[in-house]
Amino acid sequence: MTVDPSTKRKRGNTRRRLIDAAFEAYAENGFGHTTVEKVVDRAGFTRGAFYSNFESLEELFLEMWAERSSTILAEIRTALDRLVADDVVDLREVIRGISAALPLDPKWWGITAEVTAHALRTPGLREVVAAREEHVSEALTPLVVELLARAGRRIPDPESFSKAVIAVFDGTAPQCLLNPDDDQVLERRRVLFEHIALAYSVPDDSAAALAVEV
Amino acid sequence: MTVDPSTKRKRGNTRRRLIDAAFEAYAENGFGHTTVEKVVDRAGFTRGAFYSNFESLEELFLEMWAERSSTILAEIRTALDRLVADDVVDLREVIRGISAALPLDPKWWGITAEVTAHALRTPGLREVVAAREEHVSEALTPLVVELLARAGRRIPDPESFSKAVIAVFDGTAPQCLLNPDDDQVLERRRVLFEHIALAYSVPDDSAAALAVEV
DNA sequence: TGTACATCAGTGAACGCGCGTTCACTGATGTAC
DNA sequence: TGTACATCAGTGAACGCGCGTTCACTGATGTAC
Repeated sequence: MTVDPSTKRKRGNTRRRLIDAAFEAYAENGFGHTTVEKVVDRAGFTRGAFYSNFESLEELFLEMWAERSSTILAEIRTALDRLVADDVVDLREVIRGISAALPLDPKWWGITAEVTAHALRTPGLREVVAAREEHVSEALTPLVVELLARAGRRIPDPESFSKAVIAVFDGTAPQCLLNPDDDQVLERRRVLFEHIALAYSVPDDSAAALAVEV
Repeated sequence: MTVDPSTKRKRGNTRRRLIDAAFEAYAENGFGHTTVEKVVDRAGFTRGAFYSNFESLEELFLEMWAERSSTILAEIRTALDRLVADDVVDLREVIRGISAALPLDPKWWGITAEVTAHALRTPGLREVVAAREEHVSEALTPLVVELLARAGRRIPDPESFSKAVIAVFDGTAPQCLLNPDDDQVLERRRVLFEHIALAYSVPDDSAAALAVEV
């Protein structure tokens, strides 16, 4: 009878390769200068392969963006979970750990900046990107709350704190990436994270004990 | 003899109109989807007019970007100068004033984000954009120091504070712009500015008196 | 002031490349018996 | 297990539009006398 649509040829998962190639192509050429040919060349296909897998470059781009976004969020969660598992309780260490867990990747930053800029002039996309940002914030909130609790700090308004962390992350990223050899910029970023961690939290001696039993 | 090169036709300053049209065209179409035709159409010229004034779209873009950057910096300075002139001394009012002076314009934010992303993959441009960021930071530093001094706060490390303000500004901008109808986001931005103003400054009773005599 | 001439910003047609998109095909994979 | 057939992912050639770029021109502005 008919082939099960979920069956994939052994030759390779073409969508997979196209999505990976799209990430590299978009990182290298930017949102507007990425062409179908640049993507398929990189993936080792001809143009037709693209059209039998995607409707348009926009569709491929959005799929790539959504997937990478999930991957990166998962990596951050893993890094933060490790901090929890390692039972880090020193506040400075916790902040350093959170700061280190947030990736400073110029490729991804560029793609995010461009999709956001694009979303601001594309009504349907704006909500999608805003929802994604919200999702990231919600996913990270309990983890940073937990980490700071272990360092003896209680956060009265976790959502505001989470959004502040993301804002500082987003805002310091271009500073760090534009000055890749400047250690002072990285140091300032760490200090800024420390300041907001203190500003958005209050001492709570019971928090550490509470965190352990959770 | 020859015409003075600085003499401009009365018909209109074509460069001026092209630069203004470029701003709108880039804001509307994005970095990669802006074409010569879209720019000249908007300015009311034909393609040839563009080529007798610019070498390439890149040149026009960079000129527009540099000019707008200067204009916006001048506007921020004017707004902050007004705060100084109005002799605002309440800390919350000062922060509110600084926050309000930093423009939340989706058009300009998009252009800035895209030029930064482009700069990260274009070595020669990266230094230019980094230098521009540095220039903005240096220009704003004395003003925010002065404003906070009048509110009775001394800033031990003005450069770090200035960069933190810019980071918070850059990082909260997408949050605000992606959620244009959400007042809470704006409120959180203001609170974040307050927190870092406090975190980067110390009380200094002599500062107010000092500021008055300056 | 008027006339003849020079300049050159901007015009608009033309050229051609790059790229998006289509589609008849092919050959590898999978199914039927 | 082997053979004949069906499917369809990916090929690669072809088409044509959009756009970058060029350039001979024109007519408005400015200069000389």
